[in-house]
Amino acid sequence: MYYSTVAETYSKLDAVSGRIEITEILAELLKKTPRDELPLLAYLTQGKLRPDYEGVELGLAEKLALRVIASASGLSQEAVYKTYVKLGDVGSAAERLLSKKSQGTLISEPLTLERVYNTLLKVSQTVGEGSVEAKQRELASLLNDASPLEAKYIVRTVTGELRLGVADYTMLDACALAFLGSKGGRPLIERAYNIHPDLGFIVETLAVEGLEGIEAIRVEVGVPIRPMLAERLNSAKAIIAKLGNKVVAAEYKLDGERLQIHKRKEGVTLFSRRLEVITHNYPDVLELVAKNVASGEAILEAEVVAINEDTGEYLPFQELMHRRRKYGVAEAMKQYPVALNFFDLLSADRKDYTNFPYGERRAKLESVVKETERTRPVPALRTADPEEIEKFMEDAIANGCEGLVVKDLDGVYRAGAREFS
DNA sequence: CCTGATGCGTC
DNA sequence: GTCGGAC
DNA sequence: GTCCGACGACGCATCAGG
Repeated sequence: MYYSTVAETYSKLDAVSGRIEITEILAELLKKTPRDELPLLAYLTQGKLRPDYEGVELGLAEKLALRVIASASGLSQEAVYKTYVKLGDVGSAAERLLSKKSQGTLISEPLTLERVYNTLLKVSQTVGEGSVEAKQRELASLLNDASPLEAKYIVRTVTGELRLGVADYTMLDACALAFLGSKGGRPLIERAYNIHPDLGFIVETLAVEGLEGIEAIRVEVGVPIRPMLAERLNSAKAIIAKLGNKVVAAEYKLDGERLQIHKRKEGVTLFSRRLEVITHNYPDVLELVAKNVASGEAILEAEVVAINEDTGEYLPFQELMHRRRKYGVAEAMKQYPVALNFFDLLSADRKDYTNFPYGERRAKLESVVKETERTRPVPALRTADPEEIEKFMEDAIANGCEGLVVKDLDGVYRAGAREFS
């Protein structure tokens, strides 16, 4: 497919703001896209090249894009920068400044979606000495063969400012509309995406195998699940009221990093909140999980917190961040010891727990996680009394926590959604 | 070697 | 993480 | 209520250039 088709659709999307209209326009594009190119389109429209958990990065963003525009247009960097400031985004600057040049390059091969994607993939894979220069050359070659409109959206893709009002769920809606004829299948598709968050894979599966293929997607240890998020509320009363004036579970909210822990025979994998693989950062966590999680295969969630080794006190988030390094991991491990507070269980012994009510997940969690100096199920209180929650909150703060997370005991794990508070 | 610029992740 | 806007 | 985008503080990695 020609990239011009994509760019023209983006341009249409830019002009509208209603969600329904956006979805319809996007669906039209999806229908026109050859099946093997659907993943490419899905990723690029999200400003990505691969799902988050594969960690593919361009290493080229706003500043370098400005330099590329300068070299491609033959203008000075100052001139480009001025246009950028005037128009407000780098993509529009590219569109404006490369338009004069486009006359001469109309004879070149029209850009295809594949070429744009493959070039950006190449940019992402370029490393080492001279790589910054090489990345810029790749992008420049693309812009040289692009129409002004194409240049605009290529640059926006690169700088992560596509801003079409299209994020994951809109794409899923558009897919449902394009391949099923209505948004009716959306809940199933959403569920599939949340337990296998690779948008390209979901879009292609839907197009090729239909809803059947989507329904066959299962929770798999080793494939990250989109995390359920919390919502901020200020009073215990408001929380209780929101959850329906019944018994809820209140848990410590610690000032650390959220880990999704996948334990298998082959070993343990750690995913960050954005589903990046961060296994290598926490060798000590791997050991703690191997020793203290009494299940051969499991997906658990825990907050990892830096601690004072002598007192066991929790340390602020910044201290933990020293652990997020590529080199000197062993030293950092000694210098910044951590503890694990487990707060959810999504799978154990090949059984998917995501559709179980929270109370049952917690019970299983408690049966699986051994309480040690460094590991425990996060402290939790069950009550329907706002005053008790307030008191528990004070305990939490006194124990170095940021506050509480309150959960509906009957709530299932709604991956990717804001649910409890 | 060191420093600054840039990019990108966590919260 | 927070915030506000749009639907 | 949900989704989306814009924003900030902080720490680390990478590379360019002296």
